[in-house]
Amino acid sequence: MELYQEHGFDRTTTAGIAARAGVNERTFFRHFPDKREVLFDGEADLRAALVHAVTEAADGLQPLDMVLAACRKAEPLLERNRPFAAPRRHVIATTPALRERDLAKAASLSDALADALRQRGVEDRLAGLAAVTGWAAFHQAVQAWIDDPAESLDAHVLRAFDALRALSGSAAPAQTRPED
Amino acid sequence: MELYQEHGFDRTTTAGIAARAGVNERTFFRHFPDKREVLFDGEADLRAALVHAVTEAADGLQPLDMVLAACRKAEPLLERNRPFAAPRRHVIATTPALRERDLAKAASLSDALADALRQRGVEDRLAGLAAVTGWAAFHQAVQAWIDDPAESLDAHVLRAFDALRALSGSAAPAQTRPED
DNA sequence: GTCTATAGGACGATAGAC
DNA sequence: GTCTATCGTCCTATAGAC
Repeated sequence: MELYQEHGFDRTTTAGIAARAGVNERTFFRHFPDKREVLFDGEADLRAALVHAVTEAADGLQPLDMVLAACRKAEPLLERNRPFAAPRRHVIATTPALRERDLAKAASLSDALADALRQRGVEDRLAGLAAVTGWAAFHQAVQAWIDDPAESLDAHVLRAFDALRALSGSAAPAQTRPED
Repeated sequence: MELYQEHGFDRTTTAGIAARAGVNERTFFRHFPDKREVLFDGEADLRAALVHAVTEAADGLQPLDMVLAACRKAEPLLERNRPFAAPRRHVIATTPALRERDLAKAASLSDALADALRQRGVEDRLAGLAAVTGWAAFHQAVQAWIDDPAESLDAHVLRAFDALRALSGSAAPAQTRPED
């Protein structure tokens, strides 16, 4: 993170990282499959937590509410890494290669959520949409929470999911859709 | 595409592509910024078409319906590249590096959609959610259309957006949300 | 003896500088 | 179109832990 912030990601070499860490350049690649992965270490934990929460969600919940319930349990996990969240976000946002990796992580997490929903009996394609939209809302909430730490993550999450509901709630139902 | 299908993306070298095309290796990089970009040429056209369609969408439509209206106009564009769609999808799906690029393109397209919605007066965060969820539905529809060409893309699109509505339609409203 | 970690040489491929 | 920095893989060698 120090080097990425000092020179930017692209101008930081793996040799430089290894030197700063006092190890051989190839040792770096033993710990991380590539130069980007360094910034995505906690992702597996978050995924596991969310998937587990969906698995354990109360019976009878609608798909989106299962995702919501899972998201509401993520706060402690994110709280731990909070000091690094803002600079990390900044490097990712300003580096296309990192943005790509970030999106890939998001997609794989959302796929995992969808699978968890299917396990709970949610219909195939509905599960995919619920996972993607729920994740989008959660992501927006986390972003807002990083920018505005005054409010709890939970409050941000609830607001984002409300916006999600408003989105289709206000949309015209299928029978009266325009241009049909 | 020939080389990517024969040997897979990773085992295809830029030197090999250039040789097959009968040009110098550096010439390849004059036409494409990198090895992956070859497969994402049409993306700019699709983005322009969707953004334009949102800009021209009828007044008074809800955000998601603006996106829906835009998606319904994309069929001719996709029809042109249809012969390559299935093999292209296959290479992308089986190559992590290409999957990352694909997701990046999707994200940038969805960002463009969100901006277009904001131009039409949709509130900031609502625009972001509408774009992401609408795009997810469209993407699912295109996928289904590639796999099952019997039906029109339009039919697939309408079905996917209906699923989207069902998603939040069936979800418990905020006031009665469980665990509050 | 096996497991795990570091070191480091050699090298093919991508992509930037010029 | 030449030259080359850098990434990332393959390989073998060394050493501590259990």
